Amino acid sequence: MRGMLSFMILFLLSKRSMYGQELAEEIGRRKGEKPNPGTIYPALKDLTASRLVSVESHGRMTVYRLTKSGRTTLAKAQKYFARAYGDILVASKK
Amino acid sequence: MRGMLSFMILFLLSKRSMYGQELAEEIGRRKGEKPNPGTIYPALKDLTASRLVSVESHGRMTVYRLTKSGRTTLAKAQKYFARAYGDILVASKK
DNA sequence: ACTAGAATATTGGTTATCCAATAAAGCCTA
DNA sequence: TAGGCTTTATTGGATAACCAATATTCTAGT
Repeated sequence: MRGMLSFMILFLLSKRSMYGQELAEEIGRRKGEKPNPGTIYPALKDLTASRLVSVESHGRMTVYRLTKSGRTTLAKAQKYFARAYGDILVASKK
Repeated sequence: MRGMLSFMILFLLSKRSMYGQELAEEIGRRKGEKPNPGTIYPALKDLTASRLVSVESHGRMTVYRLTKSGRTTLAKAQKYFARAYGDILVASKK
């Protein structure tokens, strides 16, 4: 994995498969700003190269889908981040 | 702020003021590996320069303390990260 | 006083992360 | 079939984040 962006991508794709633009918009909604193409596509390329995400072309659109390996990687990353940052975020919820 | 490490430092210092080594050990407990001096001290220096953290020397020890500005910055960062990543971590808690 | 160890700190360099600009390819409407 | 629009993608470069190695300063035990 690359970092927090890749982490978020894996999570979003675990909810449902998406087109790149859908992903970018959802990320934008969470982070407050839509990521640039030069940010999101290299991240997707990286995730695809490491077999955590698979691609399927439909005309000009590309569907990104979480692989089985991506799912287990996501689960591990979630545990890691929950241990490291879980209580920090919870502490801000009130 | 620099990144996730600075975020964690601010949070830990919001619990109580600490020496650098205490910080490093607590971070190590959370992240699984104690950060190198070349990681943590530049981060502390940066936080100090931006007045989010204050320092107080006691012999060879240095106490790092969260400033008022650091507290408000932390609160904002917590809201941001909670919005961006909150449900991702919560989803892994079960 | 000397020395061993601990805490703090800096330096130099590597990799990760991300953006701005640009390009290409497919779709739609006229 | 020409034009513009959308989506996907690449390139080049800037900055952030971090580590390994080294240096400095203070403390404590002898």
